[in-house]
Amino acid sequence: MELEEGKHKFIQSWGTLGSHWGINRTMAQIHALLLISNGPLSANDIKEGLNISMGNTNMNIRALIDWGLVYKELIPGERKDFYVAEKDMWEVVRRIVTQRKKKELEPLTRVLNELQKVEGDDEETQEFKKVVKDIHLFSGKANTALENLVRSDSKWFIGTFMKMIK
Amino acid sequence: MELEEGKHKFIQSWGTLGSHWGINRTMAQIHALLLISNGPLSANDIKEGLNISMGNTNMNIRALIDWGLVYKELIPGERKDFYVAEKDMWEVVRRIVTQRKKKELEPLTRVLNELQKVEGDDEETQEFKKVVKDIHLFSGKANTALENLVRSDSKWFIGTFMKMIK
DNA sequence: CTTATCTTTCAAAAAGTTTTGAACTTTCAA
DNA sequence: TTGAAAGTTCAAAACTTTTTGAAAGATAAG
Repeated sequence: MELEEGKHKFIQSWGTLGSHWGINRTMAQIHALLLISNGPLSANDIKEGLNISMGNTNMNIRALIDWGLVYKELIPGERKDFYVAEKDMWEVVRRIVTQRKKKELEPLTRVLNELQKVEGDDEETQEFKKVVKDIHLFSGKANTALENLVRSDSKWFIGTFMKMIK
Repeated sequence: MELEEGKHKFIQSWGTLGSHWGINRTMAQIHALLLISNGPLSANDIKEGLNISMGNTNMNIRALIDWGLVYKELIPGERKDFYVAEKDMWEVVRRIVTQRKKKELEPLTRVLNELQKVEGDDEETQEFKKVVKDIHLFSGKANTALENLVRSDSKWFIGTFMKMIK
């Protein structure tokens, strides 16, 4: 396999994976391109590298910076902005978990909380509250677990995790 | 808050959450409806409960069964099929992890494997291979971790996990 | 200043995904 | 058997998300 073909395949695969992880395809492809480029790329390099419009490039770079998956790097003497990818996969996972926790788990928790307030002491209401409470409890646990995961150090975590579970 | 309003909110929230987890909105709403219904529902009950078409109902019930999130239950003397939700959240998470591992992580691993075959011993190629190898290694670990997670028992896991991490 | 280069914005178009509904198939009680 | 009820399929329509491109906004060198 040629290097160029390999790079292309990598970008495609990373894009596909990303699109299942709340990162849209282009966003993930930009990240992939930066991962395998040697050195920082400008918005224009990215636009040309992926054959996408400038608007699209700009939007998605900003989203990536927002997620903490890409950093802006200023090169002395250069007019343009340059960008580099976060290359530590553990950090990438942490950033994604952090974002998604905030955007998904927290809103759910808020709703479940509210739902405890439904009125009525008939059996149907009690049953409903029970289901909601169960889920609420579970998502509380999930939230704590993920918070710890995000806080923990990668080597330690993976090491311990792997041994413990088994 | 009224019970009906509460149920409605729950279904909406579960639908939103699901759509970020590879389960489409309707699929997740069906699961939610079943979670809070007392007793099994027929396809028609679900259709009416959520105001969706029969086709849509059918497609999504089958997908849910496929994922292992809903079971078919035959009621003696009844012509129709009835359905119940998997209510154990831990099991729900396991099913989802299993599916997504199969559909996302495994294909990625296959590609990364192939990518080790790119030819060339120039620096650029070596650099590329290094990045790919890193990611390959990481996804191998993720895969094992998730596999263990899926295999482990819920109470034990959550208990230990929570104590260990921290 | 002025101008050329780079970045941002956003409405409209394209692409992708989900839903519908009508036709078709299966099932089972009579 | 037969036919009414239940379940399935799939192309087209509705809806959602992403992408484009053109215009406007910044910025820095001359």
